[in-house]
Amino acid sequence: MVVTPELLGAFPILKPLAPPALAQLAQQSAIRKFARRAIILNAGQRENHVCFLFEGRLQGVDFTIDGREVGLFFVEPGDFCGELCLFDEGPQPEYVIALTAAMTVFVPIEALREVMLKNPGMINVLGRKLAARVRQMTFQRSLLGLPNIAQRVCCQLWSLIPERDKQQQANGVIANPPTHMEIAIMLNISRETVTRVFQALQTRQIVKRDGPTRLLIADLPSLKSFAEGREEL
Amino acid sequence: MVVTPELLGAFPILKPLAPPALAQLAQQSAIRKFARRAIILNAGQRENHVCFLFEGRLQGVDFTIDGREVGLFFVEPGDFCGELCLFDEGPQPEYVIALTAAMTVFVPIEALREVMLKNPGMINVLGRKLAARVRQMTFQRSLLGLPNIAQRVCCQLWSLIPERDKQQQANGVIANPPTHMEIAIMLNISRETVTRVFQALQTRQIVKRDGPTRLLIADLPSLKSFAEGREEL
DNA sequence: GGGCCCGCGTGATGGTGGTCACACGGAGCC
DNA sequence: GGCTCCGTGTGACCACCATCACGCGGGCCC
Repeated sequence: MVVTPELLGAFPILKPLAPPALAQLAQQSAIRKFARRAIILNAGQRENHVCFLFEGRLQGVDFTIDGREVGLFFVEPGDFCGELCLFDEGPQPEYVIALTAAMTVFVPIEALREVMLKNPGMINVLGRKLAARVRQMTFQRSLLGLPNIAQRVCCQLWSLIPERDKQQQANGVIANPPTHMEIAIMLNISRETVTRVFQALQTRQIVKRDGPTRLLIADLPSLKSFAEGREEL
Repeated sequence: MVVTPELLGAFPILKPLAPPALAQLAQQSAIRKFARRAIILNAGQRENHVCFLFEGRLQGVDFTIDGREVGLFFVEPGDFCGELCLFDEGPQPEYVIALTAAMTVFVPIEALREVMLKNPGMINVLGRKLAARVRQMTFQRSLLGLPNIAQRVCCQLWSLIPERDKQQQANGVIANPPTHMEIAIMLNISRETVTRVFQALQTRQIVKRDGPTRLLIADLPSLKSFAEGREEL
């Protein structure tokens, strides 16, 4: 399918580019659709595309030596992944899989590199992205240090709430919340334990399911209090 | 104390710079010495220096909400840390502390940024450094997913062995090995458990202390086999 | 030398969460 | 409708490791 410059321009990182640059990129890019559970980027091998997510939800995952799944991060529409190979010649460090059916645009790295060299602003943006990733990973790592597992889950939940909701006193909404399993592998705990924590939070009326695609945080202050360890479940 | 251009030139990342650029940097830099356990970079605040390590050994650490220490990475002489603030305006994400008495050179970020803009090669090197860090963090995260703790320790040990030693059939050496505590916080386990694993490895003649500053890996294949989970302790 | 701190070694104990096993309901599909 | 798959819910059990407590020895400083 044909990728239009307008499509690429919809991504915040590419928006500042001049129309000709966009057109050049668009010409070399391709739309790719993935089914749920499909592997989008492979770990260990040199990937030569950056994947821009248009629709759906992705997760970066890795595997331990003994085959256990490890969750690393989520990718939301408008964001991209696989950008590490823009910076060096190393292999893709982690897998990226589709949590839902997904529509993506694959842009070859050589093309992106070229555009990058001509647009210092883009180097800047990419640098920021990498820096943000390091921060996010550092935060996630610190979560794993928490001995109290319920607290870990609450922290993770808290980090999934949109910023604008956190200002409010009462309600927050997490759209398309991760499954218990997806949370479990991010936090190094078992799926059952996540379920039990959610049960506890629901009986306390702190969270509530609102259909299959929305998780309602009915009591933000309480959740925060559990996340910060001031209370225990 | 005065920082000479030669001193800065000793760092691989700065080596390619032209002498005038080096001189300019040197002029604005300062040597700082730290005692063991001293805090070199503070988390949460905007640091405006990049720290180049000349002598000694540093560790990046973070803390969980409940005050537990979390180990992130080590810094060896010739390397640097605190470079994240070159890419964005965010705060330093983690603490960096001195594991041993350390000699460092502090270079102001504005000066480095200026040099960076004039030397595309340096952006490249910094990008690689960040990418390497993401890879390292991903690896470290995957370690934490291992349910078998002895395996975790063996993997970490393995990753501390210099590459050139790994080629050999028999011996490896880890110079200035981390203390049990330092390993423990990197792997999310207790200091006692690390000690017990080391005991097991020593009675099996797989590792051996060689004075306080050297750890001898007497049986590399066995260590690898434990690291990969083919055998259990 | 004496004292102190730090890193290491080691046993006992108890809590906790992983694991296993199974059940249930909804979605999608033929 | 009947089937399967998937996400979730739940109980029982037990291994494992964190925790606590204490001891030991080496290095360092006064």
